[in-house]
Amino acid sequence: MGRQPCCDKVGLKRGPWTIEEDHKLMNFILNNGIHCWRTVPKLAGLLRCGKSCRLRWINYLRPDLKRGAFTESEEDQIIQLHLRLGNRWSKIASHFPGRTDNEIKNHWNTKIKKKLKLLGLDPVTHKPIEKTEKTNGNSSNKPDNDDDNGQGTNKVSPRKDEEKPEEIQLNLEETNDLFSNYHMLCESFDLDSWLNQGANTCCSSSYSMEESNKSSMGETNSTIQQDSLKQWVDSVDSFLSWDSFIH
DNA sequence: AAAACTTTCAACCGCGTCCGG
DNA sequence: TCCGGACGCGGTTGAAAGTTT
Repeated sequence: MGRQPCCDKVGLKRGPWTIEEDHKLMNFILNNGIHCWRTVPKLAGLLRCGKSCRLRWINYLRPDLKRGAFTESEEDQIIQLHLRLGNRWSKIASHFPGRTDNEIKNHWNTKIKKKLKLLGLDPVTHKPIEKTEKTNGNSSNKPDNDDDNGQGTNKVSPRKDEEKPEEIQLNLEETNDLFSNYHMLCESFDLDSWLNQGANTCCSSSYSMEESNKSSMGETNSTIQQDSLKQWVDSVDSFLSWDSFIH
């Protein structure tokens, strides 16, 4: 009774993309645009499902992607947006030009969550974590009962803190500072105006086909746009090569 | 030097939503 | 109004890279 799978998986390739596949997909999209993801792999000569192609394009091949680490201010903005929007990563990503929802989600799960916990804040509610350690006398002030730590790795994470109580002291002092800084930031940050500003200037990770076609494909067929696309294709080769090297 | 462990992030999966017939 | 196909989103996984012991 369940849904049909998005595609017939028999004979379809999975896993990391190769440089040839990237080139095929990129060339196809640049030449034809995207009208239906389901047909893209067939027409592009790829043994992938449409979903996989879409994901690869959005998260890796899109021309407007910004690469590199998140800045402090980006992190702060993510925290603010998460406070308002929750785990709506695509909404959050729409305020960061060139960032994908997947990227932001990953960054949240691997870095920001920990940061907030260090600040004594619940990453879900952004409120101070109940100081149960005071009341329940469960002396081990394990900062993170690391419920999650993603892959349920709470098995070993507290090891260092437990072994080095003097470091806990330092961390707690730092945490207090960070905590007050965080609240100052929250109070001073004008999210609404920032959101409005962002909404005008940013593009979302859910890069729409029309947008894609207009901006990347040059709906006007202007030669200028074609040239800049060529330049982009050339420039993107460098990281594709690098990518294949990694793979 | 090597094994054990942790972190990162690309990719997958399944569900919800949208939209056309 | 209902149904089915396609897209988009968020959660999760797992391999590779990095770090510690």
